[in-house]
Formats: sequence, C-alpha cells, structure tokens
Amino acid sequence: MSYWLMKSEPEVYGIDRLQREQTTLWDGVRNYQARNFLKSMQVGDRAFFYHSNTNPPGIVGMMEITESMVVDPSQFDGDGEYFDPKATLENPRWHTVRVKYVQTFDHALSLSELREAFTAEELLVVKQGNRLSVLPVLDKVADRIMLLAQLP
DNA sequence: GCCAACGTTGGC
DNA sequence: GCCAACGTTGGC
Repeated sequence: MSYWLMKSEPEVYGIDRLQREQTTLWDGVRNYQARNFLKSMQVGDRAFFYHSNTNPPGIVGMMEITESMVVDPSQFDGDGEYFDPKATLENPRWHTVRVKYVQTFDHALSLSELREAFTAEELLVVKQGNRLSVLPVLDKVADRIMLLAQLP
C-alpha cells in the first residue's frame, strides 16, 4: 500500500463535497508526471487531500483509491475544458483513479505547518515552486502526517 | 492581483 | 534538439 497526495482547489472540488458524494473520479489532470503517478496507483492506496489556491493551503483529509487505471472520460468531451483533441478511444492519453472519502482531519495541516515538520526531500509538496498536483508520499512521512493531524 | 516557477509549444 | 515565447499553477 502506497501513500499519495492529491491537490484540488476547494472552490473547484473540496473535501466537503467529496464527503457528501463519498466517491469521485479524479478527472482533469493534464500533466504527464502527475498522470504517471496516477497510473501507478493501486486499489487500496491512500491519498492525502490537499487544498490548494486557498488560505491557508494544506492537507485536510484522507482518501482511498477504489479503482485504478480508469480512462478519464473528460478527454473526449469536446465542449469541456479538459478535452484533448489528440486522444482517441483506441488510444486514450489520460488515465486516472476513482477515490472514496475516508476522513476529514480534526486538525488540518497548513502548508506552513508542513514546512515546519518536513524538509522538501521528505515531502515534495513543501518544495518551493512545486506545481505537481499528484505526488507520492513516503510511508514514514505519511505516518507522521497522520499523527500530527490527530493533535489538537 | 502579482509574480516566480516551471511545463508546453512550435519555429528554426 | 534547442530555446524563446507563452500559458498555467499556486503561494502570498
């Protein structure tokens, strides 16, 4: 079982909405490195939900991967913002995962708190200028994040 | 709203 | 294959 971190802007899709809907397809990722991480996710893996472009940004909860290597249908939607004219049904370019809600942390961990607790080597999201929306998280770091998230 | 970081595109 | 121009992300 591996740990990941996935970003979303709460204005676009926040953890409250995931809690209401319980499950969602993580569509619309259009960065190859992020896609490659998505493709390597396994059912049962866990992902920290990170709110980006908000004040404060940070880790707000936990999700679980329930389906892997799902063809992202938004690449075929000619009217949608994630349409990819180079994608075909025979050769889709974008795969993603389905996730389910696990929990919202009592104590959300802001980016500044994460910076205090972890180095950029330990946790990529604290690295300055990191724009990847899907990142791996080391097991040991994931354990420490979950401990910190339980503190008052 | 600004702007640094950085990924992508396309001319050559 | 280089690299300038351009677009996007996301913290602040």
